[in-house]
Amino acid sequence: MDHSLSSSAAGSGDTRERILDEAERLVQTRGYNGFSYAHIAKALGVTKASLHYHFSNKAELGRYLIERYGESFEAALLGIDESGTGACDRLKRYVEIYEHVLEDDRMCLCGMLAAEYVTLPEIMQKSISTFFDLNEAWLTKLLEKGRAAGELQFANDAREAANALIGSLEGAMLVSRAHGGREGFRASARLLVEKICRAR
Amino acid sequence: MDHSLSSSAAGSGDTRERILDEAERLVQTRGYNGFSYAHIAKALGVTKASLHYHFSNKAELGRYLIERYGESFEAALLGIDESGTGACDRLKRYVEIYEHVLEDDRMCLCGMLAAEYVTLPEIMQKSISTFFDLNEAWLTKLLEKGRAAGELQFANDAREAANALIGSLEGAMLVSRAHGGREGFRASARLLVEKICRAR
DNA sequence: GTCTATAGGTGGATAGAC
DNA sequence: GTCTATCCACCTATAGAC
Repeated sequence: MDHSLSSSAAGSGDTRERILDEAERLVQTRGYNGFSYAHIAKALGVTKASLHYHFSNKAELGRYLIERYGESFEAALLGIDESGTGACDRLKRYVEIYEHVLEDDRMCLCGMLAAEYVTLPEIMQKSISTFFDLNEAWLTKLLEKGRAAGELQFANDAREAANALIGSLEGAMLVSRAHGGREGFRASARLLVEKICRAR
Repeated sequence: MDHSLSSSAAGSGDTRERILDEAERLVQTRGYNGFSYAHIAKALGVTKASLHYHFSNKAELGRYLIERYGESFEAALLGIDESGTGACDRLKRYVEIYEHVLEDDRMCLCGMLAAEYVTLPEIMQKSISTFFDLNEAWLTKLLEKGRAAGELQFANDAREAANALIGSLEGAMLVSRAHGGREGFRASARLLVEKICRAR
């Protein structure tokens, strides 16, 4: 099963999207410094030179990757917003986004890139920051509304709680790669949600 | 100020240790796939060939790096054990280990390597797992004793709580590189500790 | 132990034919 | 759009002089 957030060309003919799909998978599993045009070319059955027609250099490819990932993530958040359920259920759905990424044996794209941050082109660094800004804003709002409704509980500042949760989820994904696996992630995620959700 | 866990050759003449110190710094900031023998050679004012006399290949260097880091981490944990303070204070000291690493603009060595895990030589992968095993065991014991003494509180299984905390700290470090900085880490760390420590 | 020199491979990127 | 052919920089690693 495909758990990627943004793959959109499962078998379709759009080469550009197929490149993005494969590059995304490679970055999420191996990191930006751990993949090359040769990896993509081999997987797609084309030459390296062809890739440069679609993305003239690696930094540009990287930037599109982050933007597409961010847009898909944002779409998933809007989907939660429109679901009309309670704050606790929405929080669980937020955590499930991360869980689905991990089930595909992938790290969060921007979590992976955060590790490599200082080695990345400036243009990519800015896009990564934007991704975390988006998550922080959405989650802060959810936490505030949830607390006002008496459904969620957490200490003081909602923005700080949001950032702590984002970091905790990213870290649970990160560590699970080397220790604990998917089940380790799920156990950590469950504990994190339980602390915030009052409903039992 | 030097906040590294294991640097031991500040100005001393031991080339082997100087190589390890610089390689450690490079991996913690740039990742294993983001540094080369050339980086180390330039920083130390020697040639790449000289490095191969001390570490015949990069994987071997990587393995020693992890083992040395693990030993230093273990020493820091033993230092906490011998301090004779309460469980809550010990937990805060554990968190401070991470904080000191970050103050040197570094990511946890093994957190960084966890991101690159699938690209690493087998011999390094095993050593990374051992590092997390060590942390899990130490922290689990602390949590169990702390709860028995009425100082700490957390849900159910101490081992799961330990792993969730390790992941949360690693993730807070990770995300802080791209979003929030050191202050972001400190805020998250404070929230994590407050949830577990009953003492106020 | 450290050096010079170099091998053999892979990295990202380009020119120009089709 | 995709190809072949090629460039040059950088990579890990080795041989052998000093």
